[in-house]
Amino acid sequence: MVTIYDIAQKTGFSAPTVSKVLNGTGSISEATRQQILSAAREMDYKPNMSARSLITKKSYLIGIIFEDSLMRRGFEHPLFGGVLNVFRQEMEKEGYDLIFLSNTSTNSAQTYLDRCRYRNVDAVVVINPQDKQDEILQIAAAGIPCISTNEIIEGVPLVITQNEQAGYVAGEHFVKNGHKNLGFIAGGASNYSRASTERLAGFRKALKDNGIILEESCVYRCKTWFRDEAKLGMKELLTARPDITGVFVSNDNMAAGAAECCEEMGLSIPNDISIIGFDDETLSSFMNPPLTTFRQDREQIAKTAVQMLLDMLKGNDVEECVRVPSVFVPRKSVKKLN
Amino acid sequence: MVTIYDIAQKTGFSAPTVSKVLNGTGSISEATRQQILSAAREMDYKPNMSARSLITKKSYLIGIIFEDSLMRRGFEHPLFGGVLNVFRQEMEKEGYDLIFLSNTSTNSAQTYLDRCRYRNVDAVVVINPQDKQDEILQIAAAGIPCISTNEIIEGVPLVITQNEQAGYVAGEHFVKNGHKNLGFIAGGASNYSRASTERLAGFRKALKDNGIILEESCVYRCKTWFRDEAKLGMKELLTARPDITGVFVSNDNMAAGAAECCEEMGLSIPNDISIIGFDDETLSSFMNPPLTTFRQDREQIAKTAVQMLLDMLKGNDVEECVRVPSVFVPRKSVKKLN
DNA sequence: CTGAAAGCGCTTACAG
DNA sequence: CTGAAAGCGCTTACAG
Repeated sequence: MVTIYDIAQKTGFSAPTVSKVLNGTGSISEATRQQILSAAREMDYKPNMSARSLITKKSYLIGIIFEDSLMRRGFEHPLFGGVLNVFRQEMEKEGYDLIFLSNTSTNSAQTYLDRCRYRNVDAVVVINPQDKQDEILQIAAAGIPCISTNEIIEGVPLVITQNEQAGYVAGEHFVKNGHKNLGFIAGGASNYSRASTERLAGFRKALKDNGIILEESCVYRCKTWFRDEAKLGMKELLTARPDITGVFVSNDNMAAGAAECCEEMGLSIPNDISIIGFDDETLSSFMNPPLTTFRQDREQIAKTAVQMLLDMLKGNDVEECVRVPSVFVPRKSVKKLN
Repeated sequence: MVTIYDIAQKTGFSAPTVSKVLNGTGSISEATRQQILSAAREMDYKPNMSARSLITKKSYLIGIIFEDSLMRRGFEHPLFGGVLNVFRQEMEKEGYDLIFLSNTSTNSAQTYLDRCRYRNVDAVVVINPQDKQDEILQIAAAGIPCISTNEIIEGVPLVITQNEQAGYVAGEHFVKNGHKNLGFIAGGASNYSRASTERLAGFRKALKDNGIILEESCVYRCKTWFRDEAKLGMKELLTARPDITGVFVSNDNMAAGAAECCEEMGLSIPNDISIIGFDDETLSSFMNPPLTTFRQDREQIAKTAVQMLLDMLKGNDVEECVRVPSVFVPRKSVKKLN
């Protein structure tokens, strides 16, 4: 391993001078600059980040909190895998590397903040919803820039889909197609989730604006985001309210569960029941019929998060919350009535 | 930030003694051990990895090479996203953290080896196929333990699916169901890929063992792993060989393309054409009819890779190549003839 | 069993 | 414009 001392020795300058040239700091004569630079190139010098980080307290490391205990889809989750991917690309362009913040540390219970300190990360991104909100607050409180791309955590800047607007569009779409008796199946995590709450609010508002009141008996709140629970929910909903003709389901995976329920009940989609999902998973276009759904804009979410985090890294204040529009993907799971 | 000097000062011992206690090295009296440990706990001491790494040359960091330029599925790839996820969990249990090795470094062209040195990684895992085999060889040549979970790189230990065996099972399945005229659509990357080669070899052998010769006109070799090219390939195959009744396609995504082709040609699956895919993507069970396919065992692949890497980290030799069986998932896309 | 000394590779005041 | 000195937080011989 070649160090700045090797370069100093070879060129006859001192280590600090070499350091300044390599970092572009201080004032250095052009001649020595060139000499040192070419020596560095020739010797194939590579900086040692540990040493640099030790003294500058800057690591060019972004800690990723990716803990998918609630959705259980890992990196394959249609939104979070995509967000992580784009986030990574954009951050690397800026010279930052991504490191996973471990939450399964064997050696004693370590908090996320402990891990941040251990690895000296410059900033943190929280990719998916999870239950350790208190630990994330610790990070923010410690002054480490931190951003969330989904979970709403008071005091942590957030980039998230315009859920309410999407809910409104879903409601409008049903109404436009002549549906009056509608249902809603919400996803959740131990309790009913925020994203679902927002989608429901928009949905309800769209109906209300069209003179339709969404009754409580038409809303089923799941405690998970799993297909099976949605299937069950659909059954309850349709049994309690056989008048329902269309249901907005909180994600495609759950919509698939709802569709399964319909099939078992001998109901045809969209002839008997219309369905709108959320997330535009790959499977959605393969469902029979292809599922009408919404696509969350992972690109935009990730890029916005990167910009904001970069801003925070510079010490600037950023907005508390940026909302990113989703894209409505109409397919064939909603029937036009009359 | 509390350092070992703070602990030394508080307890009256020296920094080296504190260090030894914290690391469990050297011989220390039980009394001082307890004193120092409790002081550390009380002061909420956290080691600084940069400092430790600088001197020990060990970072407890595993570099991930995840560069999905060929499949373009990012973390959502049914195999690689899953492998990374399990690999991460297992590695973290062992006290290692995962860091992405950047390949888009803005500041001058850096090789993966440069990035390894920069970040001081202890070992490297290559998750998906990519074209920078030479750079990966550099890593191995530099003595950094390195393992691949898919790409075959001479000299780099490999954990990979038993592709040939899977191909054999696919061939047998067709034959058992009375198929005699079979086709094969291979996936590839710029050139025809190794995984496909292996699957083809097994497929061909199964047919041969049953007295059937797979002619070259029944094999279509794609240059990508994309759906569209498979769709095109299916068209060519079926046009050139209208006698074909069953096709083995290199992945499910491509199988979906092949199915699309059939639909456009007015051919029904499985009545006119039977199809077997590979990967068991979520979409596969939603296809119409549900696709018969193979599931690669991400869990087993990742866990094996971790064990081997751990072994290499200890300085042990490991096997050159470990093959993991895949699971055959029969569904409804293969017709039983006569 | 414990500690004084040196050093990992680098950067930051500071002096000239 | 350049360099001597000090130090980041830690560990490793080595001596006692």
